[in-house]
Amino acid sequence: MAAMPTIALLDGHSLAYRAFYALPADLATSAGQVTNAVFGFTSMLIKLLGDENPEALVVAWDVRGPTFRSERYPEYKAQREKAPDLFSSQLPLIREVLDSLKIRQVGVSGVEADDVIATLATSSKRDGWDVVVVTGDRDSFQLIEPGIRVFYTKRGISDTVDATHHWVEERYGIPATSYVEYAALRGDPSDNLPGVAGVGEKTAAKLLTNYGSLEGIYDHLDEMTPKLRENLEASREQVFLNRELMKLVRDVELEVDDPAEFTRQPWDHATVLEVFDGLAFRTLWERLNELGETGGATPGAGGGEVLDVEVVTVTDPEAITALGTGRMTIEPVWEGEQLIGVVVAGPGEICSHVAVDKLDALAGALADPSVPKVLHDAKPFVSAILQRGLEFDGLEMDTALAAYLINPAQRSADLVDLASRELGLEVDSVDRTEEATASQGAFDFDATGPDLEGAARRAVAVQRLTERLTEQVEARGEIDLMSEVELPLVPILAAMEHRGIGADREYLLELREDLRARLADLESEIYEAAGEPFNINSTLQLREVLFERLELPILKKTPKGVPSTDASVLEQLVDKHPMVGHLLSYRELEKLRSTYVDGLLPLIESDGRIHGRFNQMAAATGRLSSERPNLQNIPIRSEEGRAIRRAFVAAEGMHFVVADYSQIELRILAHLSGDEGLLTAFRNDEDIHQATAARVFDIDAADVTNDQRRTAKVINFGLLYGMEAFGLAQRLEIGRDEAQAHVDAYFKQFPDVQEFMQGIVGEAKSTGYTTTLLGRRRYLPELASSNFRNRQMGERMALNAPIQGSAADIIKKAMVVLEPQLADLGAQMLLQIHDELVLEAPLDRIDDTLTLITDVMESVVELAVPLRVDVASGRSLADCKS
DNA sequence: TTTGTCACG
DNA sequence: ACGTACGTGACAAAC
Repeated sequence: MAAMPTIALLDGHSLAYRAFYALPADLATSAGQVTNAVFGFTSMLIKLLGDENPEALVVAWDVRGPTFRSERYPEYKAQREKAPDLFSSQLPLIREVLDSLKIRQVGVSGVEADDVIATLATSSKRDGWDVVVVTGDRDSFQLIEPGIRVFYTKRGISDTVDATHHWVEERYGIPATSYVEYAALRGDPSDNLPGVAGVGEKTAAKLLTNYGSLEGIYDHLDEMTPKLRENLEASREQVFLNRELMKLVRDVELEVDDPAEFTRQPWDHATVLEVFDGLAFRTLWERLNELGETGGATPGAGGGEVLDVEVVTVTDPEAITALGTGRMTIEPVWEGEQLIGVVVAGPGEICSHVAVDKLDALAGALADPSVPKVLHDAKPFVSAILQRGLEFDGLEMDTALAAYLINPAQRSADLVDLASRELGLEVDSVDRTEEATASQGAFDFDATGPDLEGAARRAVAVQRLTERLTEQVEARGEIDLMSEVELPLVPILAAMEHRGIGADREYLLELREDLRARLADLESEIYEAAGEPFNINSTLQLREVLFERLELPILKKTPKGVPSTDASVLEQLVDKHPMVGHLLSYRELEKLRSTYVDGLLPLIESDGRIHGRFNQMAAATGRLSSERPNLQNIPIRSEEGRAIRRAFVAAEGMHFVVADYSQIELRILAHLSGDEGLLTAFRNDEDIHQATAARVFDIDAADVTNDQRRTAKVINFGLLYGMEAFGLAQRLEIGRDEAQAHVDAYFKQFPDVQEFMQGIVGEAKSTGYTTTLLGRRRYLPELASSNFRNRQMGERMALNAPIQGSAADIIKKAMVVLEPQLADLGAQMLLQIHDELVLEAPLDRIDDTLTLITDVMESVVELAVPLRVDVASGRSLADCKS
């Protein structure tokens, strides 16, 4: 017999309420939103999904407004206090969680959730479904019959009962069908329905067993003891009323009543993560993922099919060469960070394995641009190839990169997730950490060797993913971006990482001593001012010193509500106490010491260079990011910080060449908005902040003061991020009204900018995503958030993403165009810092390089305004200023 | 692991 | 009434 599908019917309010009172109210997000009810509800939901794995699921909500019960009996639930705000404020969040999980929710005005559930339970059962009602309300026991169970949360969130008709008979001594009459006799204080005096559990059950129904009981009053009879008579009306009110309605008119309509849908990973992240539900997120990618809704849930692969180790050079004729889908085999071989997919499930020492035989194919290669996350492999002195070209597809383009919010796409989601295949993950090597070495030592079958399963998955993901990239209009920008960029970034950047170890060691001495001095000054030593790096201890001991005013609080000690606060307190100035210096120098001196030193490799990594799939906007170390945030703004730049030195016989786009984001804003004021300013090559000030303050450009220019600069940057008057006021330390006046004046002068900003948000709201110059998308589920704060955040992201993302498009494209032209000059790209490229070029080709890079960067795209590039060169990064 | 802070564009 | 400028990565402290 085929198992019947199961539908779960949840009473939203009842479960949320249980969770709310079961869990401590100190469960909150960093922003202070209490989440105990959301957490408990979600936890129960995940447990249900795991335990029952229902095919269909729906959550019913009470909808405000009078019900037939309150009309029939005004005292119904009259004593109930209004739910606390702390609870009500969480209901939208629960709805958001359910929305993200694609779980349907229903509510009918004038009808309680109970009744909706009763209706659905009845009709679902009739349609051949097994029904599970999930609630914290015992009234639902009346629905129990074979095929309908109630998951009842007794107390807390994990103490549940799986109430079947057997359970009800055992627990109450009556058939479930009599439950409503049993309850009518006992009454329900929580609904303000009194029961019969002197009738408790035992008597109620006995009466119903003996007489079958309320009518039966009242027909036989003469058989009862005088006291019981008197009590029953006194409550006669109330008892029948109770039954009427307690009896759930099973024929509510529903818009959707076909249980199949509530079949679970696969959810969007990124959207759910977004929501769970916002609620800080890390462990719940893990529990959810353990259920399997579609929440176990797909047949054979878990991770999917495990492919039966065959691995043939190829040793014969001729056979290897033959491998490289068609498209090669390559899965590298790693031992920690070390490449120890490759597995090439196909034909069918038969894969070829080539050990690393035989890789030279594939060198020709790997370097041949006409032999297309497909990998999942190609860059580490290309790096390894370069490390072996081989070349790589002809990257046709990178499935990780494709997944990133399809949805950049999910950062680097995990093959395990992708294979499961897109193909229903279960593959093992790759662990490239050092520990993996160590533990594997100890455990697998020679016994099993590298997991070639695992690699082969991944290779086949990548091969099959290629078509599906290519289709999706194409459908989004991102195929050109993929093949002309992102894919060609992969080997360029690998080469940049491989080349590294020269660092002066001796200089950094000297700097370390200098900083240590100065920090020690500051430290004693601070201890003296505080009266005793404490850990200055501990914000906890520092807070005590500043705000309790010295009683300085609290000007700002952290998201957790504790007094902030950040630089903006300290700057405002600097006149209040001499310690504060020392603190600011200490912070500055300590940052340099810990992050940039002690942080960089161990990363200088034996070639005297630092080989950071560029991450192509980290930023939601399309930017690159840099790690180990982050070479995109080397200090430059402060004089002290610039000392770090002296540590970065060009190789012997070379100099750095630095080229940065001037005001690229504002130029993009000018281009996208078409605002005449902005266009004119850029076309005339004006100082944009000065020109903005002239317009906002309605004066001649020549009369703009430093302060006015500074104000305009803050406005200009703020615009790109969706700043409001409040933020402007804060940053300029002016009043809100004044800030608002500036904003108003700006939009009056640049009306198309305002129109553009409104348009872009509107468009993002209707399509769900934003688009850049080259068609890069960013999905913004926040825009549909029921939470005002999240929605506003979404609007700012919608505003910024096309601008920041288009700038990323432009410089990435410039890198791709530039790369092949550098070889002739003997120059090489080293760093990309969002709007800036750092190259290294031979001393005798510096000028040629400067010319080339300017030409390429300025001409890579044609905007409504010119692109301008500033260049500089020098022996160290500190020398590169124009 | 999370929080606070701070470096950059 | 809320919270208030986008995007990153690294470090130290404290849980």
